[in-house]
Amino acid sequence: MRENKSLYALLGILMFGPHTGYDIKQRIEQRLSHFWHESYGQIYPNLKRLVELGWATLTDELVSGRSRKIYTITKLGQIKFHEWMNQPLSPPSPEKNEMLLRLYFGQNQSIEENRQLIRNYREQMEEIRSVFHTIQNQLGVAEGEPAYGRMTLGFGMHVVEAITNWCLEQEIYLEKFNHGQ
Amino acid sequence: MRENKSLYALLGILMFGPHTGYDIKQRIEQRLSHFWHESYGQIYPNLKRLVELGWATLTDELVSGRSRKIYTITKLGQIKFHEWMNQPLSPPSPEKNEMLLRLYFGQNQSIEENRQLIRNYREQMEEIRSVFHTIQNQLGVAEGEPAYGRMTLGFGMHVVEAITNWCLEQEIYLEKFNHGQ
DNA sequence: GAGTACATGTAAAACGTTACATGATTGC
DNA sequence: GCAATCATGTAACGTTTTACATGTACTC
Repeated sequence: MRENKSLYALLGILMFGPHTGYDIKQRIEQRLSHFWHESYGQIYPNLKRLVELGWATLTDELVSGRSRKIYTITKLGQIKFHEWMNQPLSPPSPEKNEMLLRLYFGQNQSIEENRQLIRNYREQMEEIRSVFHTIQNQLGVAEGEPAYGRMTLGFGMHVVEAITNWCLEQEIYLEKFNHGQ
Repeated sequence: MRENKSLYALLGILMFGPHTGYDIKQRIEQRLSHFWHESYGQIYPNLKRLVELGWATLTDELVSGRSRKIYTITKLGQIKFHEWMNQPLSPPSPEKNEMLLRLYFGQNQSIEENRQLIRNYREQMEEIRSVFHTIQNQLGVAEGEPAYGRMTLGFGMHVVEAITNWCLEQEIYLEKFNHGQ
C-alpha cells in the first residue's frame, strides 16, 4: 500500500480550520499551486475517506439556502497529521521533464531547433516567474513567526531563476555551434 | 485522450538504433535517470503498442541460445517522432513537492522541526549532486556537435544547486527565529 | 434572462508502480 | 551449485485526470 499524499494534503488544510471541498480546491489553487494540486475527482472521494477513517467529521450547513458540507479535523486526524509531518521524507525521485527528453534526442534535430526548444522553455519560465511575483504581492505578513508561505514561494523563485540561467547558457552554447564552433 | 509520453520516449531511444525492452530499461536507468524513468510495466506493453501502430517492427533473434526481441523504428515511427519533437511544449504544471507541502503547514510544528525538514532535504540534494558528478564522469565527449547528454545533466546540476542554496538560506532564517528574531 | 461563481459529486479512462512468474546464461 | 545478470511479460492495484451531471445564487 502506497502512502496517499492527497489525504495528508487535505488533512493539513483542515488544520487551518473547517473547510468544504470547494473551499479546499480554491485554497490549493490560490495558495499552494506552485507546489501542489488536487482535482475534485481526488478531493471529494478523499474527504469521504477521511470521514470513514474517523480523521474528520462532516456537518451539513445551509448558508443562505445553499447547502455546504463542512469537514472538520478530529483529534485522531490531528494525530495522524503529526505522524505524517514527522515521518522521514521519502527519497525524491527525479521528475519527468519532457523538454530534457527532447533535448536528449537533440542530434535528430537541427541546432537551431534545439535552441528554439530551450528558448521556448525559458519563456515558459518567465511566465511562471511573473505568476510568482503576483502571488508574492498577495502574500500577507505575519509578524513574529516564520513566513512559511513566503518560504515555499522562494523555493519556486530560486528554481525558476536557476533554470532561466541554464537556458541562457545553453542558448549561447548552441549559438556558437551554429556559427562554426 | 492524454498524450502518451512514454511512447515517444521509447521511440526516441529507438532512434539511436534497434533495442530490446531490456536494453531500453538499462539505457534509461543509466543515462536518462536524472530526468526520466520507465518501469517494465510501461515498457513492454508500450513496445507492443508501437508495433500495433506500425511505428516499430519486432524481430526475434537468438543470441547464444538466448532469445531477444528486438524492436526497430519504422519510417512511420520516425515521422511520428519528428512530429512530437516539433510540437509545442505543453505548459509545465508545477510538480508536487511533499517537503514544501509540509513546510507550508509549518506553524503546526516547532521551528526546530521545520529546520530539520529543510536540512534533511538539503542532505538529499547533496546525495543527488554526487550521483550527478558520477554520471558526469562517465559521459563521453563527442567532438564537433553539441553534448546533449551533458546539457541535460547541467540542468539537474543548476536546479540542485539552487535548491541547496535555498535550503541554506531558510535554515539561517529559521535559526534566527529560534534565537528570538 | 444570461453568465458567472458557488457547490457536490461520479464514471470512465488513462497512467503508472509493484509484485509476481518464468526461465536462460555467465562467472565464481 | 549458486548468485547475479539477462530477458520477457502480466495482474493487481493505486493514482490522477477528464468529462459529465446537477442544481443554486448573485450580478449585470
